[in-house]
Amino acid sequence: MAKVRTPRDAWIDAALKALADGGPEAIRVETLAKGLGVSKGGFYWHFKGRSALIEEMLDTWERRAVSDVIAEVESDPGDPRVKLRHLFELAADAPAETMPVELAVRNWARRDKAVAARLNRVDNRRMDYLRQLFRPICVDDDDVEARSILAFSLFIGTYFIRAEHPGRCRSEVVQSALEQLLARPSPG
Amino acid sequence: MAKVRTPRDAWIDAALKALADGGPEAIRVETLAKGLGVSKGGFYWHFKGRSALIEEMLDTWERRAVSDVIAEVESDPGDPRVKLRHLFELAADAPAETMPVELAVRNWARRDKAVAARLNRVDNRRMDYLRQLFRPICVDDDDVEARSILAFSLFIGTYFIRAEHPGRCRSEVVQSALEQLLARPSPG
DNA sequence: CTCCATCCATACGGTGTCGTATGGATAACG
DNA sequence: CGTTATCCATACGACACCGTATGGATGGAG
Repeated sequence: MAKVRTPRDAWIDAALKALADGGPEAIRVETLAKGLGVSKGGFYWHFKGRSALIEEMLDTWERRAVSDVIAEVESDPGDPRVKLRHLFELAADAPAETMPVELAVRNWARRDKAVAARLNRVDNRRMDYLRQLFRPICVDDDDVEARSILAFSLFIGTYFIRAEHPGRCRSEVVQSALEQLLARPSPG
Repeated sequence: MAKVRTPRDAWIDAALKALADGGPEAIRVETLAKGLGVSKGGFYWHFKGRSALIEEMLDTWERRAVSDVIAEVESDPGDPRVKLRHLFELAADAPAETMPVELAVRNWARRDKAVAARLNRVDNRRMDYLRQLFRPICVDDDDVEARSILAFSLFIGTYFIRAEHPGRCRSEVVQSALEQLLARPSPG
């Protein structure tokens, strides 16, 4: 076995970086090669073509997207409220490259059916986890569903909404919003 | 004055459509021309180049983005709760082409400073309007800010989150979530 | 009918990209 | 040292796109 010089994973990571920085159209074989300091010669040895790279890239994204965070939160037991706060903390200081990739995928899914199917699977798993956490502190299933989608939306909105909050910073507002979602159900 | 055959606005509308369908990279002079059934000859008479078209396109987007909806909601007076429900109804059955443009801009803003600045202005105006509507039904300014960002996030999340809701449809869940945001402040 | 503003077709050069083909280069292994 | 698996450089043809240049075409104003 000869040593791998720039292995498959290097191309895939570079593709994820390009996706995060410039969207799917920015995933270009020759540009990636230049970024890796090689020519595209080796690329076509590893992959059948650009589409194959993109498929594999999405495979690895889908694999990483959910499992890690949920595992981390579930690692230490506690109140659902504690876990939900932990979840948002983890999201807040996640590795700087994970969110841009996710947001790019999320936008991409609007026009690509295959990407949409992947995101669907990921989002369903996340919603399931949110439901599981919210159920103990909700009055009924409608309440569970409403708070889950509100929490998920808050998480996404944080990155897609650009607005100032006079006298506050975004993270303070998000935290205060989360606390509202964790409040005891009001008698209504 | 000779009659205009394919005026500036035709190019700008085509650019908006392309943006909605395929992101900013899909705004291509020759493709737009083909879509309009002409060659690019006339394009360079109207515009200095591709960048000039994009600037003008963003100008018209920014102009249309806020004013119309707020004006519509404010046209008939009523309870803030009524207006907020009205706002979400309008968003739900907006012209099919407006949301994709908005979402594309929102994603674009993540990597383009100039686009980010435009979106910033738009989002600030929207948040101001939301604050104005929420203030009468909130206990304090933190509450106003939290509910406003939750409502805005819910609006955005509806389009970026792909998940099923067992036994429900998305619009039901959104409506129920909105009602939670409109509920009387809980004693906490 | 003529003129002129307005808009368009066509051709061109330049660039960036994909995918293919072909012949190396490099390192482990026997 | 020689073989082999692994990876890379280079050159090529094809295409899509940008922007420019140039010579029309079209239709209202006078």
